Order: sequence, then C-alpha cells, then structure tokens
Amino acid sequence: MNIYDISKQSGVSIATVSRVINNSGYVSDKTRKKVMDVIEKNSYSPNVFAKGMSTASMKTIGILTTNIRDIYQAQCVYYLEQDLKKHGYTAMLCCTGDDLEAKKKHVELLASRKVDALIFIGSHFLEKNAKDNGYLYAASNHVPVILLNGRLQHKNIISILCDDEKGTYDLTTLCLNQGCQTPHFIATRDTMSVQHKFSGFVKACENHNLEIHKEKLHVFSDQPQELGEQIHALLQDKTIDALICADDEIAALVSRVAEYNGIKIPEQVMITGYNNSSFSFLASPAITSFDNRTQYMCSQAIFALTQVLEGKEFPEETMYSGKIIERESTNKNE
Amino acid sequence: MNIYDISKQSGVSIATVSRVINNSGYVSDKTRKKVMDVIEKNSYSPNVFAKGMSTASMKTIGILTTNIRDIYQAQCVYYLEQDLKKHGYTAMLCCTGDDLEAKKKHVELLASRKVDALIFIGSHFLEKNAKDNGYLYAASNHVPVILLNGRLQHKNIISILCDDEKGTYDLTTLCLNQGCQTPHFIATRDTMSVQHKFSGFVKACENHNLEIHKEKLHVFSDQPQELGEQIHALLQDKTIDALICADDEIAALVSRVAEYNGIKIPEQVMITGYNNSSFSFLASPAITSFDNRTQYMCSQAIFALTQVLEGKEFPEETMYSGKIIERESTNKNE
DNA sequence: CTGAAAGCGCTTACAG
DNA sequence: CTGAAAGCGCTTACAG
Repeated sequence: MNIYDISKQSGVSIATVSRVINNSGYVSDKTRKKVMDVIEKNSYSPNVFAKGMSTASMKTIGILTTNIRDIYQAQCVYYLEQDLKKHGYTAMLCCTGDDLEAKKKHVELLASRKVDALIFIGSHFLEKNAKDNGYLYAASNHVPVILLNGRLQHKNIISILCDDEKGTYDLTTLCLNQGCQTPHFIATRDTMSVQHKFSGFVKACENHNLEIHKEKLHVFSDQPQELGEQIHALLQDKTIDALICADDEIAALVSRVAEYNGIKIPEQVMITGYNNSSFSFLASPAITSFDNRTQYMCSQAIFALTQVLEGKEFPEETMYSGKIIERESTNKNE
Repeated sequence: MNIYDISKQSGVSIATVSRVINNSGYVSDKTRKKVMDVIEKNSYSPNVFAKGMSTASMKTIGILTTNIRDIYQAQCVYYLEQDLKKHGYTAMLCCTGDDLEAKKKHVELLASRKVDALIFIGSHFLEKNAKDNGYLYAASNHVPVILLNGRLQHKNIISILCDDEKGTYDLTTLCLNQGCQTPHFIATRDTMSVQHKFSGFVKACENHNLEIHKEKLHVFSDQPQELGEQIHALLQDKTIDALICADDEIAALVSRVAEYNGIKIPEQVMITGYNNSSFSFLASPAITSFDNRTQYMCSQAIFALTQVLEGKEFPEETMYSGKIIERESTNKNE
C-alpha cells in the first residue's frame, strides 16, 4: 500500500494525498475527509525511506552514551527518549565506550545514518584535553549538537548542564562544617566534569583554610575489582575523614570497603556521592548525594532541539542549580 | 556528493559504482580501484534513505525495553548494541513502560520506521495473561522477533532465555539447606518470568516438604517508596527466615529495610537477589544472586538475528543454565 | 484548492 | 565485466 493506491482509491492526485498526510498546503475539508477515510480504512502509513529521501530527514536523533550500564547515563537516555517521542522523533542509540577513536567512529556512523541531530550524554565525551574535543566541533558542522552535562562554546552546539562545581562545593562544605579536616576526592575518569567537581572541592577547602594539593584528587580505575583495591589502599590513610566521590556508585563501593575495614561511617569517615541514584539510598548507611536535575536537563535538551530544528534561536547554554540530598553518610547525629 | 558524481569522476556508470560499493556482481579489479579511489578521495558515503528505499532495509533493529533505568535491562541493551554494530546494524531504542497499550503503540512506531527486526527485552513484555501477548504474534507477522528472557512459540519468533525456574529453585534450596523453614518470595510485577521463578521457589519448598501457599508470593509496588513500606510491613512477620527476591534491586531494598528494623542478615533472615548486578555486591551485606548469562543471551540473540535475516533457519528456543553467586546474605558461617 | 511532473539517490534485472 | 533504464514512494515548486 503506497501513496498511489491511496490516490486511486480516493480519486485525487498523489500530491493531494501527500498534502493531507502532512497537513501542508490547502486541502478542502471535503477532500481531506475523503482521503483520510481511505487512509484509515487501509491503516496506511507512509514509507519512511521515501519520505526521508525527499525531505532529507527521518525524524531520528542520535543519542551517544559512553556506557548505558551506568545508571546515570541510562537515566538520561530514559528521559531523553520519553521527550523525544512526544515530538515525533525516534532515538538511535550508540554506546561508544571511553576510547576517543571509537567515539569518533560512532559519530561518523550516526552521521551516515543521517540523523537530524546528536545528543551527547556529555560529561564523558568532554576530554580534559581541549584539542581532543575537535570531533564534537566537526560533528556540529553537519548537524545540531546537544551536550548534556557538558559545556563547549561553538556554533550549533547547545550545552545543558548543572552546576557541578557548586554541587561539589556544597557537598564538601557540608562535611567541613561538621568538623572534617582532611577530605579527599575520588573519581574514575579524568573528564572535564571531574575537573569542575574537583575545583568545587578545592574552593570549599580553601574557604575553610585547608591546604589542598593535587594529591587529594584520586583518579582510580573504573573496573569494580581494581577500584575496590585502590579504595582499600587509600583507606589505610587514617587521616582521611571525608571522601567526596564523583558519583554514587563509587561512593557505594567506598562504603562497602570502609565497612570491610571496620571504618565507621560517618563517625570516622564521611562519604558523599553524586547524581542521587538508587545506589545512594540503597547503600548502608544511605549516602548523601547531589540531585543534579537530570530530568530538567533532559527536557530542556529536547526542547532546545526542537527549537533549533525549527530554525529558531536558542541560548547557547542552560545551567541549572542542583540540590544536596542529605543522608546518614554525612550525619553524625543520627 | 552522490553516486552520479562518483560515476562521472571515475568514468564508469552508476551501476558499476553501486557494485563496487556493495561488493556485488562482477567488477574488474582495475575498475574497482578506480572507483574506490574517487570514493575515498571524496569520503563519500551512500545516502541511506535512497538505499533503504531500494532495498527496503536500513539495517536498523528496534530494541524495546520497558524501562532502561532498570540496571538489568540497561545491561541487555549494552550487550545487544555492542553485537549489533559488529554486524553493521544500528539500534533504535524504545522505552515503553509497563502499560500494554503503550507497548503496542511502540511496536507500531518501530514498524512504521521499517526496522529489520524487533528485540524485546523480554520478561517484562510477556504478560501472565496469554491473550495479552497477541501484539507480539502480530509483530512477528511483519518482521522477525527476538524475545530475550522470555518464551513464546510462534513462527518468526525466537526465544533466548535462561532457566529462571531452575535459578530460583537453586537459590531457594540454598537457603533451605541451611535450615530456613519459612521462605517468602517477593516480586514487583506479575510477569511470566516471575511466574517461572515462583514455580522454582515452590518446587524447592516441596522438595523440602514445606507447605507452600500462594500467600508466600508477594507482588509489591515498583515504586521504591511504596515498595519499602510493603517490605517493612512484611518484615513484621517474624516467622519469615528467607526472602527470595525477583531481582537484586528488590533484594537491596529488603536488606536496607531489614537493617532499619534491626533484623540481622543472614542470621535472622536470608536474602537472595537475581541478575548478579552491582546492587548485589554493593549491598551490605553483599547479596547472593544469580548470574543469568546476560551476555551469552545477548550475543546469541544477535547471532540468531543475523541468521534469520539471511533467511537461514534457527532453533526456536535457546535456553542457558545460569549459576548461583554466593555471598554473605545467605552464609551464616562467614 | 488541485494535479502533472520533476526530483531525491540508490539497486537490480536485463541486454550486451 | 559494464551500462542504460526502470523502479522504489515520497515531496514540492509550478501551473492552473
């Protein structure tokens, strides 16, 4: 069943059928009804390939995530997909991994699939080394790019993010205000986002007149096994009294290892996570975390997208403030 | 840049260019080289829409998940996507939610996108009520269907699964062998898969001459808050000495609530999870779980897909055996 | 408000 | 081994 069949059965030209389908141009109500009836009777739906060929769009958006198994990235994909379909778009998903070459390959792959835009679940795509982000600029020359949780200034790139520096500043301050003297910071990858978080960490310390060296930033392995061992080694340093973690999963593991070492939380060491995911409240003790407004960011991302795809202008950057969710891991009085 | 440009620049017809691109038909080495050079010089890649239009395929597979935020489903998507791209396919992702009507809508959506096949991250798509699965049969009339973690007998449907009945049987038996007398089973949705698990639970009990009533199967809310309260209420029943949970996340929450109630694990109540996800080993105490071979299932799913799409025959059903991962939550001697 | 016709960029029998 | 040509199913100026 194609547009010619509909045309024949309803006794109008294919041009008119097309107009009815797309609600474009003028069609008399009478003709419209006639055509609609035939379309519905046959439950006809237009061939997307042919449509794509004439309009050069298939209403498809590429979503890139480094690792969909990461509960936070999965959450982003969930919200993005939800809003995407409200606007008639479908999501094409790519899990790239952390390797830069692989990321480039995936961008090319999606480009060859002629997606209408690209959304990067961002913090993992922004390397610390600025020149490694060239492929993002390149991508934005062909198609609008949305950076979720990351920031890059360039034509055709829109950044939607939460103030991670402030977030970590607040989390660190929370610990310091309760008497912690030697906080350390743990991450598993040295991304831009981690840099921002670390910078918030440093500012909070400076604000409390604590000396801060780079040695208090630990970039550990992202393999659970190895990560566990590195945390174990770190915890031998009994001066540490707070561990600010770049995400909840790290924090949950820290909590486990601390328990294994007989270290009391929060009495001996305070722990904070990030993202306010299930890991934070399923851990024992529950972990203080930071709600970085995932859902808002995702909605905004899709809204930005629709605007840009309609040729409208949209602010280069949207930054949300997040909020601390206090739990047992930083509360000595509970 | 299109096939005509390449044709002109290399001095051959578009038919030949097409043959070179697709490695189809006969092309002399000399001609092939000439064409390839031009293609590479221009870094030309064929228009997927036009290709799709002539071949009626865009090498795209629809993956349906009820909830990508579920760590287990996310894991499946990860492995599926990984294998899919090895075979030149791209993944279109839909998160349907649990509502039956919404599921149907998403199947139609993907059908209208002309995906080459559908993969259902299964257990959540198979309703207990057989007649509610009609839409899956319907889908399989248009396009090959792969059911991951679920079983349905029908032409053009291939089921890949792990023996969940056996899995739950083993987990339950593990507890019973250590002296548990009153195990209960907790799930958050009454799917086919839950039915199988419950049936394994029942068999293990019968095998230990324990009476089993339907009242020992609890189908609770899937909202964490409410679920927590229901678990809390259940734990007031002090006769319960083992809780077999349908997945790790439930188990982790049970563990939290038990701790809150001063119930010792495993001494007073043993707990088992399912899927062997991060939740199981990040919980405290670590939770005994069941490795249901996600990665094997996913690889097999994609292998099956490629076979079927090449018109080859493939076994209707593949069933893997899983394995117990013992941890502290069922080990009184540690 | 409606239709005829060109165009989008491929693939693939068919003929040579 | 290669090319001319039909066909895939839409959209959209253009003319009326």
